[in-house]
Amino acid sequence: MSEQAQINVMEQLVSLCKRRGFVYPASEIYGGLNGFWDYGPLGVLLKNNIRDSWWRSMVEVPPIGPDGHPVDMVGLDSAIIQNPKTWVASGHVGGFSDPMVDDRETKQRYRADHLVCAIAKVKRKNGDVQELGFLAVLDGDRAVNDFVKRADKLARKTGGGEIQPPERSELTLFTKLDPERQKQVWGPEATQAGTLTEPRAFNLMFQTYVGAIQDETSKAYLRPETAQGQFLNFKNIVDTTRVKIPFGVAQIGKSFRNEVTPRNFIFRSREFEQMEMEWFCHPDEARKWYDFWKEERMKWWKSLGVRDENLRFRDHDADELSHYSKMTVDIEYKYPFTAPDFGELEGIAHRGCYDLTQHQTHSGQKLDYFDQELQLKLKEQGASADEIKQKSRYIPNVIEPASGLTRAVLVVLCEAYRRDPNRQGSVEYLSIKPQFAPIKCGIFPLVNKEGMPEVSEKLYLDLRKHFTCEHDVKQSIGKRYARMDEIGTPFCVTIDGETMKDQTLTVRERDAMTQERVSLDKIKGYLLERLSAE
RNA sequence: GCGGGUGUAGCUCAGUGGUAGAGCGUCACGUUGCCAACGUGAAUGUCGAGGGUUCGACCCCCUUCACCCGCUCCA
Repeated sequence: MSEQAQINVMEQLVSLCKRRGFVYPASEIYGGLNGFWDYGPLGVLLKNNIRDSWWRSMVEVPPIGPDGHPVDMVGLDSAIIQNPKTWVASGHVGGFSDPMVDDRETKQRYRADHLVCAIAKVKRKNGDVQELGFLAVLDGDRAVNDFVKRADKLARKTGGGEIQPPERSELTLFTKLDPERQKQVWGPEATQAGTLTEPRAFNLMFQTYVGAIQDETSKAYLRPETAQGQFLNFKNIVDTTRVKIPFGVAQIGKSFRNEVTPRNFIFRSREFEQMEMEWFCHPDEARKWYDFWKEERMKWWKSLGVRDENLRFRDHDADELSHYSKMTVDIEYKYPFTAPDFGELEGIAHRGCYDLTQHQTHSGQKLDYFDQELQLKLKEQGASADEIKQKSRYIPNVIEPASGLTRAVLVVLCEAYRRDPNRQGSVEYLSIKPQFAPIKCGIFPLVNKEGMPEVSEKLYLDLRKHFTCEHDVKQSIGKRYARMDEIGTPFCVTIDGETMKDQTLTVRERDAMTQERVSLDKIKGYLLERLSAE
């Protein structure tokens, strides 16, 4: 498909989502709000179906581990607002709440308090000392060296000469300069002066205040990820449940990030829903479990009905790893807006012992784990008392598969969207896997008379107890089929003249539009079976 | 955050400095015999928002917001 056609797919999908009640712009009557979306009547059904599938595959029926037994997994629903120290320990505050400056020319972003400046002075060949301007370099041991190099480069362009190195103490923090001076500074890589913005607070966390008094001491944050909830409750879970290493804690919930540029429909929004699992294991086994979850997670995405060719793994390079991660792989999807490229879908990170260690340090609470099984094993192996004591108590490593529920909704919609101008009835339809379809079955009388609506309503009253159904007696049968196709309803059953004679009805399948006669007393079982098909 | 584009009915989109339009969709009634059938009728818009110019602005100007595209960002 051409790039243009790909873009159109997104436009058509967004339009369908609005028209049929999947996704609306949030607070639309007030002009909307950048980065926020509401899930409509069908959207919330779809989202819940995907959410339930994840929860079931993680918590209720977790996968079989390498030892042939189901892995140990528990669920959690932690608070969105936690003690703000949480985010200091996690590394989300600190580096990211400091003022930043952008270089408009080079597009580089610097921490304002990491830039040091001084006036570059050059002694020309004729002995004159000239000022070249305020130069900024990154602070550090090499700051003076860097400054001289930078000044020298500049001096050459303007006739050369000998740079007069500044004293270390002459280097002034960018943040200490008055705003007028800041405007005259040359950025570390800029080819002209005055391309740096004024320092701006740059923190992707939403802030709020707990309690009625709004001051520094009451400041709190909306969580930028659910994962910290698992770490905060690690001790609670170990103490109050019977889980043993290795085990996982799974959580689904909203997270908030004040993204610089929300973009691409619900792909990057400021309020979103995450599905994260923290797998706690012995450091020696972390790599094994990393590989295990990598495969398991890919299987789950495929179970949503996503085609193989639209999914792939991508290992992170060392230089793009997060501050906490030793190893990360992304599961990527070929979105219509990234195609032919792929875009991020889920990250599986080897976080080492970073998080628990951080929280242990900041909270002063012990967050290590006493491994009784390992202790016994070491004893059997004849290890020394010291070795046993030292080895059987450790801070677990963590493998984290983290995915976006709202992103999963987008993927299922992209994957299901079909447009076929030659199709009879609905040109557009959603080929959603039955398990995830918002409405499972449409129930219609062929015509709204001769006892048919009475029979269809009776059937509806029975079937709706088992799965989501819609009963519709109005308008032509073709129109009712088309409407169901457009929202991805996999089956429609129709009561016709024959039903009145022989108690059979037709079942119409969405994708192939084929029809089959099934007897009225078998229809429930028939549908339940086809709806649960893998 | 920077640059470009768009904004008119639920959706897709025409339109003119002088009282707002189409197709589709929605609803009602009639009709109906398996794929958006047909007939009749109906509802719906502060023309994204705010300000300005003008006798008069959906149209021209300014500001702002939202969406799309390209950079940037995405711990």
